[in-house]
Amino acid sequence: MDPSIAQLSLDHESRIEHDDHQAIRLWLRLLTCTNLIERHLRNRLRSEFDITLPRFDLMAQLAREPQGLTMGDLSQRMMVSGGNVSGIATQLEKEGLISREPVPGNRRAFCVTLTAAGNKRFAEMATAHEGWIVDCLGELSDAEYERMMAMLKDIKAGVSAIKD
Amino acid sequence: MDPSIAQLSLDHESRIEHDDHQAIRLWLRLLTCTNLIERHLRNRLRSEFDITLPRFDLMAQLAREPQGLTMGDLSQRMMVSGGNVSGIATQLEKEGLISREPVPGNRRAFCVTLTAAGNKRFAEMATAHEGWIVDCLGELSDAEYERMMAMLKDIKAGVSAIKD
DNA sequence: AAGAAACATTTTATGTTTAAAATATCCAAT
DNA sequence: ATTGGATATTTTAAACATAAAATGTTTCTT
Repeated sequence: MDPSIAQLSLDHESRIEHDDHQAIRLWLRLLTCTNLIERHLRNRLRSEFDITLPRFDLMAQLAREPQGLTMGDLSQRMMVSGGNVSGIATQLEKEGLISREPVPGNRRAFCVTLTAAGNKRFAEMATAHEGWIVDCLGELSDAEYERMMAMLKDIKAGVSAIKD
Repeated sequence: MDPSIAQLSLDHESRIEHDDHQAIRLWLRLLTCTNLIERHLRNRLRSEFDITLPRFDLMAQLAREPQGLTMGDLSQRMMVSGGNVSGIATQLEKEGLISREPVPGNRRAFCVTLTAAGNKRFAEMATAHEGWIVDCLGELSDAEYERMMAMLKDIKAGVSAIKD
């Protein structure tokens, strides 16, 4: 067998053909990078704090809205379905990290907030989390950072404009 | 309520605080872009071809290896667990899009290939798929494309070097 | 040849995600 | 007041994902 084969990185990008469109190559590399980082963060959260990424994400949303959010707010901001938020919130509530209080004047909605324990716990996690991301992305220069942010902003705007 | 609130984009980036580290902002924007594109592709595959993204990914790996791949190869290239590949392959086999043949001389392994129907089906999907990605990312100039690829290459190398 | 170790896959148990159906509430117009 | 439509949430069912255990096969070592 050709020994150079063993050198190939085997991931999403292994799907690339020589004559593929630029856009495909960029997409697959983007996907690979995001997956690698996300997997790393997921593993760290699991091993160091025994929490999943979705639960961490939900707490992160609440951490910056001390007055609380409804389930619908959380669904929108986390970009996941309502049913999903419902399940994640049930778990966090069971662990005592969040609370769901009825909203006075709107008996349909719940106001979800971090408990005192949740706040404390999240503060610890957020510090570690930020460090992990800097480990992953911190090598970029300021100029690279700016260029990357600008390009991603354009991409985000473009994709958002596409109608399903 | 402050009407300017309604202007905010509500997604992963809504988690950003003013004083967050550059790397965090970049990570959240990266995540948002990837999620938006992935969701778009998923919806299109579902609505136009009635197939899921994981099944499409498996077929894409096979499409560029006409001689076939083992389950372990697929697991590595798709970056998912073996058990997962097993489930997806079972479904695709049931739909007649792939076949699993024993490997002569290695009774442990199966050689997975696209069937004739699978090849035909995949060719149709791949054309559409490429178009969707160009719709999402095609606006970038050649220079932007090159810069982005280079930066992502660095990021990929850096993250891969981190030990769990 | 026998046993141990490595390998390839499947099975099992658990958990995440989505879309869609079900439940309950709110509001506006009769 | 009552009906009808919109809104908020939960429940359900199906697909997907992982880790770990189980099964069977191959290879290595002695």
